[in-house]
Amino acid sequence: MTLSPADLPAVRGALLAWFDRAGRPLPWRVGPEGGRDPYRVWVSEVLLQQTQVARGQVYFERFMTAFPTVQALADAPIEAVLKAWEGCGYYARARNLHRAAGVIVREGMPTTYEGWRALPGVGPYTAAAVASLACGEARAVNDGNVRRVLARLHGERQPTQTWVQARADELFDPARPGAFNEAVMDLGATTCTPKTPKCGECPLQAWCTAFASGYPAAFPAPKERAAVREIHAVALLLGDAREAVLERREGSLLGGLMGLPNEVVREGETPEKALARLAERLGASVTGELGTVTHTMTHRHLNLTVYGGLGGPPRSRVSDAALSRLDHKALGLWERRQDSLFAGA
DNA sequence: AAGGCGGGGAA
DNA sequence: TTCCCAGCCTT
Repeated sequence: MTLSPADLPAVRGALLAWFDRAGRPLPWRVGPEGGRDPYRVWVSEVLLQQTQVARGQVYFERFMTAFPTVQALADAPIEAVLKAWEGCGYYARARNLHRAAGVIVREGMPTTYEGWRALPGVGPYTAAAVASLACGEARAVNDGNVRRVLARLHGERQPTQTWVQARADELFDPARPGAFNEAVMDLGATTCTPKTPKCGECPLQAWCTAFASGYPAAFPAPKERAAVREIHAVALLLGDAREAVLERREGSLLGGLMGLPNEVVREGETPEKALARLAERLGASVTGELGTVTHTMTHRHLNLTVYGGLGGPPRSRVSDAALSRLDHKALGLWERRQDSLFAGA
């Protein structure tokens, strides 16, 4: 039983009626439908890239308090932007947001899909979302929610991006671009959930091929995922949990954040060798091992052994720096060291 | 087209 | 544990 083109108007109507009744009141949904505040919508969409709404909401409030306007964001130092983003992950988003704010201040707020798409950190999804929600442009978004809702509705186990976009476009309501996009995403996030969809509450149940199959959660099929690589590294804590030597991380991995000086233990190398290299680079001496912390980051599993030491470059205040969770764990070893000394006394 | 890029929630 | 999250950028 496949969905007929003749059913599309009824499905569209049921979806929008459900949204008008059960849509979520989110903090960036302010202003008229199709005419929302572009700055708030843009920030929220970037924040929500690969980040669940409940989590994104916390960072949204924090971010808007720190940078209430695009001018404030453009004027802020990148360190302050990363500090507001601390712990949220995918830090290139914060760096791009800051860069794009500079462009907007110089050239004005974009008013079209193409205009948004030209900004750093704004891809097809985000451009379509902001253009529809804030500019009223007729663009159907294509994200993880849309993919899952449409795969189930049509009973497609292996939906390609092209296929999803075509299905979204044909179901789209050009009369209510923003509402339609929010409706599909709300349905995917609250009802048509990945593991245990609440089909009993779904306004599209009557047309849903996956529901009819009896196994809605089997659509779409799980994606193949890359293996997690194991990485060993050593770090030096020169100072204490409050003030320590910190280095700015370069490159794509946690780029822009501060962290304890560290060296990766290379293939066929002993940790001692890597530690010696690290100490020499810093002009520091090692006093002892504080412990090991582990950190998993989707694609790699990091084992970081932390040592205490003396000397090295000037220390800086930890609370002023933007650190990854990994470095917060490493600094936590200092407190545990104090505890064990106290317990043994 | 494929792989890198954080961190956490849900089941 | 496994899978996924209002994806984007680089190769």
